[in-house]
Amino acid sequence: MPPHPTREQIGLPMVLDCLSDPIRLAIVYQLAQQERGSSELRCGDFSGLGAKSNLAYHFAKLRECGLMQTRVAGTSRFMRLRREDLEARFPGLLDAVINSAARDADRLQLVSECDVVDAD
Amino acid sequence: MPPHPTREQIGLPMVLDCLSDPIRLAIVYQLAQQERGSSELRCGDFSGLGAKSNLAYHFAKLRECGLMQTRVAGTSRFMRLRREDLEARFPGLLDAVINSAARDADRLQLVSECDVVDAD
DNA sequence: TCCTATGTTCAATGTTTATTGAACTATTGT
DNA sequence: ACAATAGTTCAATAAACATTGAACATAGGA
Repeated sequence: MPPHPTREQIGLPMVLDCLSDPIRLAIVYQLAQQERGSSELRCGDFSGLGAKSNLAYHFAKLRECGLMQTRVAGTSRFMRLRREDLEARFPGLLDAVINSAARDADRLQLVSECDVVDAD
Repeated sequence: MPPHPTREQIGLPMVLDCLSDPIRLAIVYQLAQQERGSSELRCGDFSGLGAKSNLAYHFAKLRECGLMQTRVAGTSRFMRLRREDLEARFPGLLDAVINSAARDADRLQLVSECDVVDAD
């Protein structure tokens, strides 16, 4: 498991590059939807976005750039957005991206909150 | 000269990808600094950022993704940010990126407003 | 008309990136 | 101990990307 960067190590170009990939943007978007609930999702919750190994690749990038944090629990990994760190480093950026993504939810292939929740 | 996209054609992943490159981010940043003045800069004003042909490559990407508009005047090209279009599509995004870049101006190799203005 | 200045386009190069399937690790439950 | 589950890592591949220098196009001034 690659190490998470500290708050100060989070860099703007890396974050923007991470968010520019449609799959990673969808992951971040789903994590943002989840913030009103447990704030966490498991890797398996994103299986609609592609093959497992490809998702693991994107998860690693999202961790390495500081966008999300991973917590290991048994055989599962629980992930959440590093909202506080991102807000401290780049105020308003994450919300602007997520709101913009929500506006284009149909154009991007973003899953709505309901679709995520009914996986149970 | 590649065509500019219409406002509705501007896509979030493309915009974020454009902004994730340090050279393009520096170009956008300098254009933003200029918005209190003429709002425009010529290609040559960015010669500190690299070779001409490489800059032309980045200019094209910035045009094609809808971040900036080019106006031809004689042998020069004048460029400005498409702030209104971007604000309409992705409210708050451009400002959040520019403010974040300003915070990290030393970490990124961004030129300050004074350095740009004294080119006259 | 010729020279210069301003940019773009092209071809070539090396790097990074996204994607896939197979192999692997580790944890849980029986 | 065995099998199933959840993810990661690896090797390979194809596509996209950034960078460079040379060639090209075009407008303006002597």
